[in-house]
This record gives sequence, structure tokens and C-alpha cells, in this order.
Amino acid sequence: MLEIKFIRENIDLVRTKLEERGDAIDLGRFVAMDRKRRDILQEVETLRSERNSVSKEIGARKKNGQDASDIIARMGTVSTRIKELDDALKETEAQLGELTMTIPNIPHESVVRGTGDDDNPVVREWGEKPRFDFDPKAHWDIGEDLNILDFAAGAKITGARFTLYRGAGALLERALVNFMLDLHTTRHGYTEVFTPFMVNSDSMTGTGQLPKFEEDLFKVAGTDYYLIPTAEVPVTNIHRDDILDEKDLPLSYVAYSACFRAEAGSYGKDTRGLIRQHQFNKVEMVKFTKPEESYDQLEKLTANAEEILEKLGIHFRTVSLCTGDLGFSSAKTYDLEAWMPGQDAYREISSCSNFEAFQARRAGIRFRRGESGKIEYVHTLNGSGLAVGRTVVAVLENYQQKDGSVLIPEALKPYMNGIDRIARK
RNA sequence: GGAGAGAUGGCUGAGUGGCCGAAAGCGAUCGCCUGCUAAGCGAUUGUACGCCCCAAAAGGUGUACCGGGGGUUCGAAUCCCCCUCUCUCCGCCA
Repeated sequence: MLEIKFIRENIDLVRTKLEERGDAIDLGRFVAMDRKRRDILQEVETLRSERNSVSKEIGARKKNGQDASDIIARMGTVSTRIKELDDALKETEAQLGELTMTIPNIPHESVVRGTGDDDNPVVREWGEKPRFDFDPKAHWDIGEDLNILDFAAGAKITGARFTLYRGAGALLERALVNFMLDLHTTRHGYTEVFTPFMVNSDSMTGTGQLPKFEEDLFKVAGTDYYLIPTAEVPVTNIHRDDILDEKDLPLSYVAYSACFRAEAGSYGKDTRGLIRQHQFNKVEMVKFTKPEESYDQLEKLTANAEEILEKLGIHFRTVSLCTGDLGFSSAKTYDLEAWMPGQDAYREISSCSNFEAFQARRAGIRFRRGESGKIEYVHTLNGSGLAVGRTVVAVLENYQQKDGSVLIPEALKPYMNGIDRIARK
């Protein structure tokens, strides 16, 4: 959410920036609603002020045994009018709020203009594509041949886009989770948290999933609860409506969670394999920072995610999303794309974003400056560190051998109970 | 699932219709005092929104907020209704 005052005072800038994102928002309607709200507010507050002072006089008169019936009658009509205006105000504020909630964030000045992922500049590459003296297989074939991924069982138990991991496959998933968490907590200074996997609608609104993206979520029938699409939601909402101490910033959290996404609108896309699942595991990093240091922290957070891939020895590139490819809440995003030989493609494995104060405003997350005592919104950031299922894909496809087995990356061996190669039994 | 108790400012805790944005204490900040520390004295100590002023900040002013929502009343922290959460006991349960 952008600050209403900011939109009001920078209407042309906002319009231009939203056009760069490819978003058509009716800012004329915003201006009209905002004007209407303030007009009503002024009138109702004037009446309330009158009522307050007259009510005091009524009290004073009654105390002295004087008659007050004349002004009581007059205030009766004033109160009726206040009630009418209150209703109108509530209606207007609800509409204005709804409109404001659907306006996306403004891209940072360093974000290049573009319309889609073809325009995303590559800012870094690490490693190189592995060479195979055979035709590398896709992970779904590797996984099924090794009997560690069972897509049919997942489909039977639940449905499409659910997968059963078995034996060394299940262990690999768990090993990656622990490897990532350990690196971020012991080397990168993150505090591990473990959160609920369902959250209420206030939390979803705070991070921007609601009200605009409800169709992407799974809702628990008969409740106000939703399955989280990412740990970003519960972790960011840890501090909803908090006023933090400046000396505690930046706060850095890391959380493992299962993630649930409805994937509405992606029918027919990535239907095979682990790439696009309704349920997947992710290790997520979240930071709360002072405004002036959030972009430094974005670089650090991105580097923290990159280090996982480096330690695993997986070739990747880092792209900076252009204005047209940026997510709703984000001011700037780096995507890490891991090389997947079985698919002959780079695939997104992490997304690291600075939301600036966009989420903090929605969620009421602020901090007090030590010097001035002033209260300001924090900046929130998050990034996958990493998407675990896709990391399994990357390991299987990059470390596959001619005989169909898969070597375990050196960094992962301490987590694999002595297994250094997954082979067909 | 059943029965009961509770939710007030950074914290503790008073407050059953007007004098309450809210006593008192604690904490915090600033100042004074004191060889240092401790103690003591004084002042300050919420947030949001609107309007005025303004380049901006500061300032002035109004309104709202005592878990959330609705109602009664000229007037609600206080009375009534609904909801949420917390705690205690019983039942059930991984």
C-alpha cells in the first residue's frame, strides 16, 4: 500500500510509474474518493466538536438543576446527522481503502523498464553449465527411475501437482532444508522461526496477498484461515502492528515452511515434475530494516541465497526483474535462476525482494528513531533461500551420472547419513 | 464440546454515564542537586487522521481510539447485544 498522502501529492509520478509496470489503475477515481472522504470528514468532525461542547454544557446545567431540554432537542438532530455522515464516511473509506489496496508498489529507480521476463537484465552469473557425455535426463525421469519420486502416488493420494518422495528422495529434501537453515543461522546471522502454516485474512492482507490475489490461495472451508503460499506471510506478520526499537534493526529471520499455491491460471504449465506443485517446501529469509539501509540489505539477502547454490555447486544466473515483471508488492526484485540441464533451461529457484514500506504500511510495522523519537515505517524484505523442491530438481539434473545414479554435492554429504550417491537398488 | 473469569497507555493497575486521553506506581527522556554511584527534586512522556500555517520541519487546532463490531443516550472506558483472544476447571485428543 502506498501512502494516501503521497499519492495525492504525487499523482503524476504515481501514474507514470504504474504505467511502467503495465498496470492500469484509475487514479481519477482515487482523487475523487479521496476528496469526498476529506469533505465528509471535515463536516462530521465539525458537528462532533459542537456536540462535545454542548454536551458539556448539558452536564453543567443539569448539575445546577437548570433546564436543558432545548439544547438536548437540538443535539438530537445533530446526532442524527452525524450518524448519517458516519455511514457515508465508512462507505467512502471502504471504497477508498479497497482501491488503495489494489495499487501496486512503485518500482525503485534502479529497476529497468520493460514489459516481460525477456527484458530482465542478467546482473551476475556463477559457475558454468555442466557437460555430459550422454543425454541428460529430466528430473522426473531420474526420480522415477531411482524410485525416489512417485508422481502417480501423489496424484492418487491427493491430485495433480502433488508428489510423494520416497527413501533417499525424502532424505534429500530434508537434507536440503537442514543445510539451508544451518547456513543462514550459523553463518548469515538469521534467527530461525517456525510458524503456523495457516494464517488469518489480516495477515494475508498485511503482506499483500489479499484482497487482490485470493484466487491463488487455498482457503480452509468454514474459517477465516488460508494456507500460506510462502513463509513470508507468517514471518512478516510476526511484527504486525508493532513499533520496533531502532537498535534491534535490522531483524533477520529464516523459516522453513511448506507452501501451498492454487496455481490458478497456470493450467498446462510445467505439468510434469516438481517445478510447479500445489505444495512445496521452502526456506525463506525475511528482514525488517531502516529505510536507508534496505537496499544494502537486499544485496546481502540476495548474496545469502546465492551462497546456497554456490556451495551446492550449481550454475546459476541472477536477474533483476524489469518494471513489467515485478511482483505486486515489490519495489525491486532479484531472481536467481538455476541451470537445469534436463530441461535445457534456467529456472527460477529464488526471488529476493525489497518491498520498502509497502507491506509495513499495510501491516503497521514501524520503528522509533533513537535520536528524535520519531516513528517511521520499516522496510521489509524477503527472499527464498531456497525453494527446496526446485533445488532437488537442480541437484538431480546437475549431478546425474551416465549410469542413472546421482552424486550428492559435497556440502550436502554431512546431511545425507553417509550416502554419497543415490543409485538404483 | 461444557462451565467460569478476564482484555484499559511501554509495563503494573484504578476507574459502573458528563469534571476521563484516562488516577497512582513503575519504566523512559530532559533538567537540577550531589566528589562518583545510589538516593532526591522538577518537567516531559501515546497513535492515527483532517484542517490552518509552511519550501520543509517545527507549531497551532479539531476529531477518533480503553480487545473488535453494533446498539441505547444530548453525552459511553463505564449500560445492552454479537464476535475474537487469553486464563482456570471438566470432557475429548496427536
